[in-house]
Amino acid sequence: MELRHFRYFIAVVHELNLSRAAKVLKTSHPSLGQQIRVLENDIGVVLFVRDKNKLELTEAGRVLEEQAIALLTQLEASLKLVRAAGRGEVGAIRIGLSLGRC
Amino acid sequence: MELRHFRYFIAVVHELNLSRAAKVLKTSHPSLGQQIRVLENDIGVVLFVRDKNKLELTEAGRVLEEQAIALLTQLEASLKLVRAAGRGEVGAIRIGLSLGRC
DNA sequence: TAAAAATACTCCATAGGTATTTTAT
DNA sequence: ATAAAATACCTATGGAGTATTTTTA
Repeated sequence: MELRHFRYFIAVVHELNLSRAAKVLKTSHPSLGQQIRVLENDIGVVLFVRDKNKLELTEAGRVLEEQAIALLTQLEASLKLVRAAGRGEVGAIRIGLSLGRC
Repeated sequence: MELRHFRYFIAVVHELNLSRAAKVLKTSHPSLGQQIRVLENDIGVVLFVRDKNKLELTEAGRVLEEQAIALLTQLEASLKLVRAAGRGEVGAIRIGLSLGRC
């Protein structure tokens, strides 16, 4: 299970349409569909009901949606922190100084 | 950037030794070293000081360590939630009932 | 020397693409 | 007729392995 699967999953949830989501992600719909199935197998849960060329989120899918969004949001915040540390902005103390007279 | 990179990074931090970490992860040390560099490039930050065949965490590395652990911990919790939903344990309401008379 | 990282390749698993068919609107 | 997913098959990128060299304790 990789971040790619969550990114793909979120795009599919937003479009509820493999072809459109694939276009947004700049990939192909067969590849995207395969990765969604890989995700379902890895978690061991059905995320979409596939019926009449339509995708519908399952309850598990709805839970994953909010969790995946939270996870990727958390990731972005983490990267900001790490990059700030990389620039020498080490936590609250030095950030505090930079707002003051230093 | 994928979850693999964070899993690898944490193992390297714990061992501070590519060869041992590679053994723990059941991979090779050249592959592991390469993936750590990929991670550094993706984030745009130096995570380790490489000097005299020794690895030392940078400050950014220390921040990433705690963030990566938090992220993977959060991921595990998320998967539990999703799997519970997949089994029909839909949130607090039904869990509440299952503890009661239902 | 032993133990580690770096370097230089080679290999191959699988993510991703193309083409076509099937299904539903 | 259109639009979507499913299926089948192919391609190729990059993650991983092997072998060797370099470095350091």
